[in-house]
Amino acid sequence: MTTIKDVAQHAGVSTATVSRVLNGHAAPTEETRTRVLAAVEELGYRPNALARSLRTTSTTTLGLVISDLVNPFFAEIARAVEEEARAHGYCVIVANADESADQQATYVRTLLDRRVDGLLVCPATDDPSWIAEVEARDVPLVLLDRTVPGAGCPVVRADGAQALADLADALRTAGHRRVGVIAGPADTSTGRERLEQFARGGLELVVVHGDFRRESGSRAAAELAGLPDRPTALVAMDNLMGLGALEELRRRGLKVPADVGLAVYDDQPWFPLLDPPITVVAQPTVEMGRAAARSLLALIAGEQPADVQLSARLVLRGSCGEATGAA
Amino acid sequence: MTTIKDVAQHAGVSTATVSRVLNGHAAPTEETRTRVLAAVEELGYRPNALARSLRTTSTTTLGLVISDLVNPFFAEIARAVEEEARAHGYCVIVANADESADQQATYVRTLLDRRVDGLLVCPATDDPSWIAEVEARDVPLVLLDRTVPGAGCPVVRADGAQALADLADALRTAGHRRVGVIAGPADTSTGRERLEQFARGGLELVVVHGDFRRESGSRAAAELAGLPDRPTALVAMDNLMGLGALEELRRRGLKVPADVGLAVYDDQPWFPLLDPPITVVAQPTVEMGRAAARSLLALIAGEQPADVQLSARLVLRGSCGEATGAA
DNA sequence: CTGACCCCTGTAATCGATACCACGTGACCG
DNA sequence: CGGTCACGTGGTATCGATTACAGGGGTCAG
Repeated sequence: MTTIKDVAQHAGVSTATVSRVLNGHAAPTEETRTRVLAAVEELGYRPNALARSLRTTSTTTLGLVISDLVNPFFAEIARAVEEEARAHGYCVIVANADESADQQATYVRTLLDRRVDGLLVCPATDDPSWIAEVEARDVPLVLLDRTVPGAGCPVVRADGAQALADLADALRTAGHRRVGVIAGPADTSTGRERLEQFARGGLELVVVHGDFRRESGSRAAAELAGLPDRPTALVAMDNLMGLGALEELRRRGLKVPADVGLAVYDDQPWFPLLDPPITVVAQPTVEMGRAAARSLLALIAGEQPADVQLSARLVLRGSCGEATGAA
Repeated sequence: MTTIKDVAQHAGVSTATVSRVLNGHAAPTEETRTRVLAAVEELGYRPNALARSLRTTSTTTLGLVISDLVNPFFAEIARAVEEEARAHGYCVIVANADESADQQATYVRTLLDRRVDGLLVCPATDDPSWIAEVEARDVPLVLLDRTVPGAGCPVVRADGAQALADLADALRTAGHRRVGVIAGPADTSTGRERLEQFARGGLELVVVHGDFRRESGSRAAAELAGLPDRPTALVAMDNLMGLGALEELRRRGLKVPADVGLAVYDDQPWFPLLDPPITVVAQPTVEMGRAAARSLLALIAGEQPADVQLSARLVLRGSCGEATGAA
């Protein structure tokens, strides 16, 4: 590999001068500048980012720890984060925790070891122990989608309270009284909040907890559908559990909404294509990713970004048996 | 930050000894070993990966350049790559090229600058110019899903020839003679190959090229559906274009398969849930990701892994109007 | 009792960049 | 015409680790 030394030699200057030219520092003569740049060009020199980062203590890299990369919700967030970061000259390392707290902790540590300039985390569980480590190293941190108790850092998330209230209303209007909820894990903030907020709607609920993944949606749907007096509608609190539930209902030959109504938290492009189209609570996914990246960059810049709450909204489509909803 | 120097001081040994203990080198006394480890523990020391990598010229990191992260096909590949890499102690930096050759080149350069130990790329286009850069730096490279002309590195991909032949047969059996193809870009190997292989099926084809993304699927479907003598079936050569096509058909009120048949290359979990369920060519996505990671690790280890071709297979489900297909 | 050898440890060079400090030269001013 | 100042440049320490080499102390054999 060609190093800055080679370039310096080739251009007949010192390494310091090469560095200055490449970083636009001070003001080298126009003549030395072109000579250095010519040498860089000729040798195909590219600075070693590791060495540079070691010296400057900055990597222009953000770490993003995602709960589950195959969940399209998180994939879209990852994409948005990456786009926003790139627009600001930052690179993103995406780590996939697979909804495991252990793996998440491991990744956080790895990313800290690599000296990322900031960390964006969608916490897998409520366990806040890993946060101490991040704070001990003074690395800017922003929580995304989920929060953890006692987190002293900015949080970016969707507020589904209104949408879930609207959903409860819509279900009641459509004649449902007793609703099965396929809830998220009780040890995640989104798992709890969505359930609580929906519970305020005053419907009689039968709650089964899943883990935000497809199989758990199937299992929960099976459990609810097998109940002696089956709920007349199901609400899955995440798109993957919604998918699992749909698969299970299909296996059982239960028709939506004739046999059982269904609504899902978090919209996906294929929900409108089903027959009937699925009623959902749509989250501003892309905006969440962007906002989180912006908050983190602000934090890195020394500012104090406020928490961000973006509203989710109900999209009625027919899978709950609405007389004929709006939107 | 606490450095190796602090640990050495705290334990009353030299930095060399600390390093030896931490890397299992040579054989420090059991006593010094425990003393060093105690100091590490007490200070919460973690080695600086940048400094370590600078010295050892190894980062235990793989770079993965994906064409489009929101395409679930690639998201799943990314996940598989990451899992396999992690199992071998490697970390993965995922970069999203968004189907743009420019962005891909930029990312390849960035990853090389960060001295990844190996590079996994799903090429956005046929343009092979970036490969020279990788070779100049002697970084192991494996191509994934798509290949580029004259690439002198291992390639891992799915072979859909048989599945596409089967699909052509199935379509003919179902009475289709003239089929609209929503093909991938002509400047990608998968775009060309899938089209060629399907063309061998002997059906009369009307081809419109998309870009492997949702909107292009809609546009192409609109174009084909608007034709004076409309093809009796459509084949979308990628799941996102398939989604776009479905949306467009829905908008136009065209029923599948009564008005027009449909098949899609690359299965997704929600395809079976549609009415009718969509006939697809299923790719061994996870295996592709794993195999690619394994090939790259082998290359890094100095071996010469062979190209890998995994077979895709046809899954008949009914959206082509089959009398009643299998599977 | 002494020499050879081995094992453990410390000293210092090194990876490739950046940044502080000092120096030489030319311009400008008194 | 001499002194000051500013500007461009080079030398060198440094970031935090690894590692080659050297040295000190103990063991064992002659």
